[in-house]
Amino acid sequence: MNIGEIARRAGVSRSTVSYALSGKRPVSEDTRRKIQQVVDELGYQPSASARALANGRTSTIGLVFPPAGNHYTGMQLDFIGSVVEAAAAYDYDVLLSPSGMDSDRSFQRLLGERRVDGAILMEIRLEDDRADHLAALGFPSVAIGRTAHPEDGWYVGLDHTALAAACVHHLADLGHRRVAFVNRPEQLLRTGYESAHRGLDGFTKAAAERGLTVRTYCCGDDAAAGQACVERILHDDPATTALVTLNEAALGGLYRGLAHAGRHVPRDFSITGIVANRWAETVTPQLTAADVPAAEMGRLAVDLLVERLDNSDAPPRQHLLIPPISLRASTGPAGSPQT
Amino acid sequence: MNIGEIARRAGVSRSTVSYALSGKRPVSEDTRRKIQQVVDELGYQPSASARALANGRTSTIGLVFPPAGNHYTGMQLDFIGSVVEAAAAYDYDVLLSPSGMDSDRSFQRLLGERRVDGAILMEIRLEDDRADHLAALGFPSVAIGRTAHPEDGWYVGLDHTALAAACVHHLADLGHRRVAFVNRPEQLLRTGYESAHRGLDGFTKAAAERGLTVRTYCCGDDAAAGQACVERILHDDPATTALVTLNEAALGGLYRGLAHAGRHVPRDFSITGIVANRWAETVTPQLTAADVPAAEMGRLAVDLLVERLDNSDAPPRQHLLIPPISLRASTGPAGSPQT
DNA sequence: TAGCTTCGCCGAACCGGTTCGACACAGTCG
DNA sequence: CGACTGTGTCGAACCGGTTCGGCGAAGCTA
Repeated sequence: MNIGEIARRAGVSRSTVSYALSGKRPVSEDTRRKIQQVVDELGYQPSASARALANGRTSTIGLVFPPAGNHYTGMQLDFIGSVVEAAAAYDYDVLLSPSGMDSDRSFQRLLGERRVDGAILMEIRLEDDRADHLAALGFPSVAIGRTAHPEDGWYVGLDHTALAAACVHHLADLGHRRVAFVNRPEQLLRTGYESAHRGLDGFTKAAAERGLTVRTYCCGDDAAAGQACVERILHDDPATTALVTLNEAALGGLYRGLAHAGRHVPRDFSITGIVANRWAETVTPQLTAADVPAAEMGRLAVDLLVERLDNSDAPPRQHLLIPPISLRASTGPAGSPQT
Repeated sequence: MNIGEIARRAGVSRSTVSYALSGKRPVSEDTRRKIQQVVDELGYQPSASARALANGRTSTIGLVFPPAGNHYTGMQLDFIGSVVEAAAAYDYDVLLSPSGMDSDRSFQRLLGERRVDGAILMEIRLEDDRADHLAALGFPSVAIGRTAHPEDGWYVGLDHTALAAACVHHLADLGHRRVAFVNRPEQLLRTGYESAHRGLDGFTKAAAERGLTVRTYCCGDDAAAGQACVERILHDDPATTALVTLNEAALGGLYRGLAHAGRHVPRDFSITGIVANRWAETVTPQLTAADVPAAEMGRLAVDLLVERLDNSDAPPRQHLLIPPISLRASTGPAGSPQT
């Protein structure tokens, strides 16, 4: 069931079969039909390994995301799904590689063993050794997220700074004066996780601009941590009337914490943030939030990567998205401050 | 940077380099050191394609899951994550293939082009042409889920029948007499989706056994559908006091629907089901449910597949899991029936 | 010192494709 | 009728590894 077998049965040479199938050189109509018939009869499909070896391309892209442990969030799922789907449309397969760092064995395999033609990096950090490494190698890659010096790279990112600022302005416009920020876990912040940093940054600056009193918190990626975080917020400053979060996994816990504290959303307390809309619509009342267009971002990342693969010296391209805030039901005017 | 280059620099033949690195034949300590030194110097890693071609194994396993459109659920994410991680531990990469059917191009590529050594199938249907096809080919694969005739196959599954029955018994023990079942979308039921069928089956039988009055519903995989579904349930039979669901994506909507209808959980209404614990803990009150051990299932599937790959004529093995119901806060004794 | 084993290495073939140069044959033109 | 172009096919080399058979040198026995 290899190309030699086909050639023999069709009474031609191996190269003729190859050309007949690829169309890279003309082949007479008669032989082409004969070959096609044999191929159909035997259900022949050329071996991906052999083809990859011969023409130096695997038709596979790597999707690099950090290993579990830190739970996966819904956003990541949407990225994965849309990347796989978009890649399939270009006839690329997707190889998953769980690695947080440059030095990961999994990452080394992807590159060193040339298993993939290009890579998409998720969960970007401001200083990201994976991205730096790939850039230094000139290896075709696209980041989902922006590093600290993004100008020269290929990426599709979310403007977390602007988005967090928009959330602050939304709350300030509603009259809120004391606002908390619920970030991702501290460990992510320490390692320089992009969205956590830029989100915090945008929040802090916008809050200063509007003269708000703020407190910022890190919060584990689960409901229990969210609930605990709200307790801390209300303990630290009971007069807090709103919060901004980009921690979707904690969202349910934040709501529960507010409910336990007797704060009604949105009457007594407003909550907003940056969250995949799947989650925003799951909670009650539904979350007013900047919806992360994860599916679109995954698709764009693949588009960019394919463009880069097709044209290896194309200049870097980027997509920086700023989705609007979807007004739902979790924010309202600030009432009279409580004690 | 290929093996010939290494050989030249080390002053030996290509085969010697190969043997030095693989250890499949003894090599003198001196030459081995010399080779290792050159390898380290140049950071040489053998090409995966070439190696795959030569020894007929790709060191890659395929993870086959249905294309998006139907939103991904949290469970699927956990499967993917744990499969990737477990595979990495065995030095296997994971190739994602979005295909619902046997005839998918993506599925054909995986098999026909021999991109993977084995496959793990998610989202199994009772009559699953993918599973049948693989079985007929003798292609090493493990299903996450059970087909209608599972005896002869490799799988790791959840006993949805027993689990749904356990939920019913739990509710019946609490005195509930009128109970609804909220299934996955109708389209999945029609295509023979395993968990939807077996769950429904277990629910129906157990309810009959306990003499309960039941209604069963299909519900879209999102919060809005969940909310609408609760409205329908309470409209069809306002005396309903409990529901069982295995639709995690609708869960938030179910809660919202109940809240809008003025039913307090668990005082007026009990809710339970089969759900990944990440979701069970997100809602308020936290869901009493049979927790889907998705991460464990993914790991087990990889274990099974690797075992099958290492020993191609091993007899089929299976894992059928029946996790216990985790008592949380969403169920309680039936109160006096409402009008 | 001839004869035998053992050890370490080499050359060649192979995996299954792709691609380049060449060649046979037919058709056109001078 | 010979030279010229163009079409269709073939053989061989190559991609980068693995693996098998064999061979030379060293070590041992007789």
